[in-house]
Amino acid sequence: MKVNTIENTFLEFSQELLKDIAKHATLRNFSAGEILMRTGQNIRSTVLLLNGKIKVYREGYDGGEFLMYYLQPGQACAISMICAIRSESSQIMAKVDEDADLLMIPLELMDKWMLQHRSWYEFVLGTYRSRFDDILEVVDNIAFRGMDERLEFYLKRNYKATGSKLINTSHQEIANELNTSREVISRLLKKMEQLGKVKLNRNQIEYITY
Amino acid sequence: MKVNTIENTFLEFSQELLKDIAKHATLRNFSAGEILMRTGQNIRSTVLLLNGKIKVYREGYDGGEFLMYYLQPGQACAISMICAIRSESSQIMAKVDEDADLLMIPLELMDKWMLQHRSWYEFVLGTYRSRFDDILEVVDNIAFRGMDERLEFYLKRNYKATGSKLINTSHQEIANELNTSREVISRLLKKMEQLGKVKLNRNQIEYITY
DNA sequence: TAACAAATGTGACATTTGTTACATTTATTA
DNA sequence: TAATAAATGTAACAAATGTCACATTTGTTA
Repeated sequence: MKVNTIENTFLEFSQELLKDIAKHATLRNFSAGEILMRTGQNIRSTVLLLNGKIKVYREGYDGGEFLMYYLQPGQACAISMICAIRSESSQIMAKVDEDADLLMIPLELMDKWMLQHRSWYEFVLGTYRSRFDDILEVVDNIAFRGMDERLEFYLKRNYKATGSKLINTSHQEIANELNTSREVISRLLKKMEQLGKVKLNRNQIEYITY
Repeated sequence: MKVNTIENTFLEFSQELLKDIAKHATLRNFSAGEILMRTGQNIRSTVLLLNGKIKVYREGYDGGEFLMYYLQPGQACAISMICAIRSESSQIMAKVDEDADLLMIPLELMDKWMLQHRSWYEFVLGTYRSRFDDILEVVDNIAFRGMDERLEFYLKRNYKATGSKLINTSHQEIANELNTSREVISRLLKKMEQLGKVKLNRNQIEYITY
């Protein structure tokens, strides 16, 4: 399995910034399922993702996990940045979806680097922007679309993110992330299959595009 | 009617920053109904709100105006900031809800001031944080709650924002902002009235709290 | 005031989504 | 391989929301 380094993952970082990161950041490894951030928890460091996948979601009062977005290598958690700077608590949850290597950056540096490193400044603002867009898209989906379209969007997004048309999850898991029930997802997937939009197998959905 | 000044509205700004604003920003007046920002439009300046109220919303493909949040005096549009810095296009709409005085700040300064003025830097990050929270709350509402709860939240939010328990809007307008139909809102309001949660008059809803 | 427009009330019904209850299929493990 | 667990299929029904049609009320203006 490919393992990323800071250099080949955060291409936009300047040499000086990379040195600073090497000097001050801590590299930590987390296993799938571990929770990195919990609603209401105070945040003490910013997180850069080198390897693996992080799921960022909002927890409903019934324990539902409403998916906001996934973080991929080369990305950072915008919330952790904002919260870090102001040392406030998060309003979201972040869970390791695939074993992950994280660079943990103490919050004091986060703030300092904004002034010192142009490329860090750009990166932070770019991150805000991207996550903001992600969430706006989520709002769009749940505000304006029915479950059928949201499901299609979910599959499409997964395809874009992973590059693979095969999605290995159960209907139950998709239902959790869209905050609906398993039966609804099964029902809609069946319809999509009849329309030739997907092929269904146990724990696997093949998304079909032309 | 009270008219705000920069000094008494943006209390956290330093003297130097206030001077810089006075020197470089343009004060412009907009009338209710004018559209400040359009989906896809490029943004050339950051906007600080002195007086009035700005409605920030997402436009659905059917022309629906899904309310994200309102901007009040002393606030700024986070999107315009992020977009300004990177000179990108917005994904949202902003419309003047009540006649507004706006300070327009050219995007070059926006960026420059981040390094020069600590209070500007804090303000910008604080703005990101607040808007992010606003949107997260919106997601919560539409992801986890039914229309009845969302309506109550809408009324409560309005109460908090304006300080008045009287809301002067038609059912139709509320329906637009929650992306549903007028009948649904009328129906739910009627139920709330029977439960003693509101009093209904033409173009006016009195929100009752204890 | 009469006429009109805007806002609200309301019943009937369609559609979507959620729920319940099982049956069936597929993988895993004893 | 038999037993078990996990995943999926599906029907029937409940509940929420959306839609249509039209009546009624309230405010505005000729």
